[in-house]
Amino acid sequence: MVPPRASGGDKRRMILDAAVVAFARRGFHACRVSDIADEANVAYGLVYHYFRSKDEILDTLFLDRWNVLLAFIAQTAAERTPPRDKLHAIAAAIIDFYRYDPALMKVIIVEVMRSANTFGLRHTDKIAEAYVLIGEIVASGQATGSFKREVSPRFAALAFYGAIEQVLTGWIFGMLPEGDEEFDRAKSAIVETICGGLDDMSYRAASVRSV
Amino acid sequence: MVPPRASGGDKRRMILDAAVVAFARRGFHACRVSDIADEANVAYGLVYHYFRSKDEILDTLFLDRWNVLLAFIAQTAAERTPPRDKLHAIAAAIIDFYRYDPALMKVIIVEVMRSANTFGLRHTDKIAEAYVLIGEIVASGQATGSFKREVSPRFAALAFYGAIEQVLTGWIFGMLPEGDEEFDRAKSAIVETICGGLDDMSYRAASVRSV
Amino acid sequence: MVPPRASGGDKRRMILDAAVVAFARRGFHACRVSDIADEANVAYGLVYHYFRSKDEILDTLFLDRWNVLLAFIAQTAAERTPPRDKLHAIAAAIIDFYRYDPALMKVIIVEVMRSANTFGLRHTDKIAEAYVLIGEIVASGQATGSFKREVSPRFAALAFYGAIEQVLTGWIFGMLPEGDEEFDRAKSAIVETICGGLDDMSYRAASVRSV
Amino acid sequence: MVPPRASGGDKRRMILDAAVVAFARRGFHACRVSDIADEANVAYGLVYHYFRSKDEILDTLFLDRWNVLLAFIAQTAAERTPPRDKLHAIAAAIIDFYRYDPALMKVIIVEVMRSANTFGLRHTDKIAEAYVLIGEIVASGQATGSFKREVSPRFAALAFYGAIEQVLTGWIFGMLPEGDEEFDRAKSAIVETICGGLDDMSYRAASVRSV
DNA sequence: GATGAATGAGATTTCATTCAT
DNA sequence: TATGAATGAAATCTCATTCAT
Repeated sequence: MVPPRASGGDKRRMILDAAVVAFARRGFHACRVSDIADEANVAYGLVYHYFRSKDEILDTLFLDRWNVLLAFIAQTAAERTPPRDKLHAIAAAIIDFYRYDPALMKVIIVEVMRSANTFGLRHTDKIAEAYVLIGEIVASGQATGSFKREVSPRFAALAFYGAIEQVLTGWIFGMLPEGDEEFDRAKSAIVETICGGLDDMSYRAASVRSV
Repeated sequence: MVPPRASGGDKRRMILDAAVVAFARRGFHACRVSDIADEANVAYGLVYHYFRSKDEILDTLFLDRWNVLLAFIAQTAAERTPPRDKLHAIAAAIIDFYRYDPALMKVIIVEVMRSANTFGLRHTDKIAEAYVLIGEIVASGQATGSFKREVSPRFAALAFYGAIEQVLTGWIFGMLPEGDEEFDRAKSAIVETICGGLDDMSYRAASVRSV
Repeated sequence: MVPPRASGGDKRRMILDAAVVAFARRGFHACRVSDIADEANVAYGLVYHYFRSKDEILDTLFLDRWNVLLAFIAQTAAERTPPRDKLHAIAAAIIDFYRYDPALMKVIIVEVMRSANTFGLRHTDKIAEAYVLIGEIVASGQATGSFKREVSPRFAALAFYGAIEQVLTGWIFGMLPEGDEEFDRAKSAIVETICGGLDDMSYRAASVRSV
Repeated sequence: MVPPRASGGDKRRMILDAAVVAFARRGFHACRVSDIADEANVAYGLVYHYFRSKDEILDTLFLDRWNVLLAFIAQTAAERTPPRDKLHAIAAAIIDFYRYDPALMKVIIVEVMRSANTFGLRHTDKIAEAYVLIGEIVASGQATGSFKREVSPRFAALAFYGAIEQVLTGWIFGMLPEGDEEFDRAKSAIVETICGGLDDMSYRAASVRSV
């Protein structure tokens, strides 16, 4: 699920990879096109041979990746597994995206998803597709009785995705410790929080029993 | 909890209010200092009389507001109420912030909190203070037994705040319908999702009982 | 009829004057905005404080001047003098424009009037106004019988203006000797050519008489 | 007198023809070398195989054509016909040039002759050759008594050529109606204006007679 | 406090030209 | 011949900030 970095030859690929590094390092705005060209060891003008603008590079980076993620979510949603497992698979996929290509994921999260004003607005629909798919998982979970109906699927999808993004943001900006263990723990924790809730079950079960 | 808009006289206040409007409309980057001055009906140079830089205006806007929020959270955390009620009070406060001053909240969310690379990094610590306070609420909930211990407080705080921010973002960018009813429903829904979880209780309670 | 060069103080005027010099020296395209700023001894950005673009500077230069010329032509046309005298006055005014401010006239002729593709198209209407006024002079000359009716006024106006412009171009590019004497001789020569024609009068008169 | 358009095979010719179309459409400056290659259905690099530079293409276009015109003028000048007929033949040739290949003539007029600053200067001598030849026609007309001596031949040549160019410019930029009739009328009108003058002959003849 | 003219660094983008195949 | 990827210089325009009044 993680594309290999170009070693040379495919200049377009090299520029894209260099852009990830450059954007991740300095941020999209502070990053000059010449930074990308330098990082790619390529002439300035070649960037404009392959891409119409700096924006288009970011768009390409985002869309290529996001489409892979969307395909994965769609496929996951279609499987015959418990909805909780589906959500776990999705959380795991997103976190693994970050684990295996943190720079790219940082760029996507920070420069596109969390910069809605600048770029996100251009991709609002594409981003919302993920919410819709996740919402459908929740809805079908409610239909089969594994999820309760108090919370609207759309809302649950936002909360679920919001929690993941926040955690990723925590890693990206060093507010949360990173590491393979942390990554795996986070996958479960997110699902446990969103699905299981913070409330203590035995306490609640007890009160239920007492009814 | 919502400060009145300046009607005139206090030029500093007028500039700040104009900045909210201008930043909300065009985004921080696309907004020129002259836009702020125009919006405030104030001479260009006066902006620099009151503020060292364009950044400082945004910082001021953010900090003034955030400190109010932090104070509220701290006060809420100190009260002798169930942790779930505390979380509800916090979610309600944030959402009401948005309800009563959507432009300012949009600026804070979009330009500061969700633009970590550019401005957020400068305020990471300030932002983290909220996470810490919320985390403490969760921790004390776990200590008293109302919250289970599977999820780390820090993590729960992120998920909680992430869900709220995501919902606000949904409103800000028109992906979610707005309205007084929606606002109130969201408050409960967030708490219900994070505390109660998506899992169906009766189902779970039943399985617990059967043990 | 010739505006004084700014000596200092009025920066807008200084920029305009510097632009004339710079455009005349290097041509509009080859002239950088920094050349203008340097020539005006003014900071780069100030040029953009007063003018929206490099184009606007040229437009301003042209329009300011052309409107003066149009006013003069209109006033001349309205006078009660023989049409031939009117044409002489107009040719004289244009040539004197060049005599007293050759750089500005060069810019107008070479960069606007003779660059129809680039700038002229934007000013086609303004330029055509002159043709119309001159055409009206010819038409009224035909009406009173001093001009013959074989040639359409519109056409005569083009020929008249074309002859003047060509002569100016000859001076501008050093294909024709310049000098006060040459200027005055040119005024008469143009009118003599267009009005009197090249044909020898005595010869023609003789043939007419013989009829 | 009009060369056939290349249909294929001769790539150099195809490029030249494509350049005419491209230059006429967008103007020399706005036209990219790639536009020419596209229009010619030829690989980008091939343009540089046949021409050293974009300038050279325009130069070639101009010189090829201008030399034909110069040859025609020289030949016409050498004939034993009245000078007025010679001028008519020249005006007719130029106008027919435009009639049969308006795009090419537009390019030559607009991009070379009327862009003296940019390209014309390189061709000043070549252009002046035409003036000289026309001037010689006028001079010989004066020598044989058909033209009066008040106007210098050089000057008359400028006026004559200026009138033609202005009329062509009128057609090129849609300020004058085009059409076979208009073209033929223009030939006579130009000669009539320049040779016969605008003054009414009978009026003048009468005044002459009265002497 | 108030004004707005003045400054100048900096980044994107374009495109003619070269070159390896 | 033919191709089109690769190069990189150059120039416009923006706008935050300063400063003189």
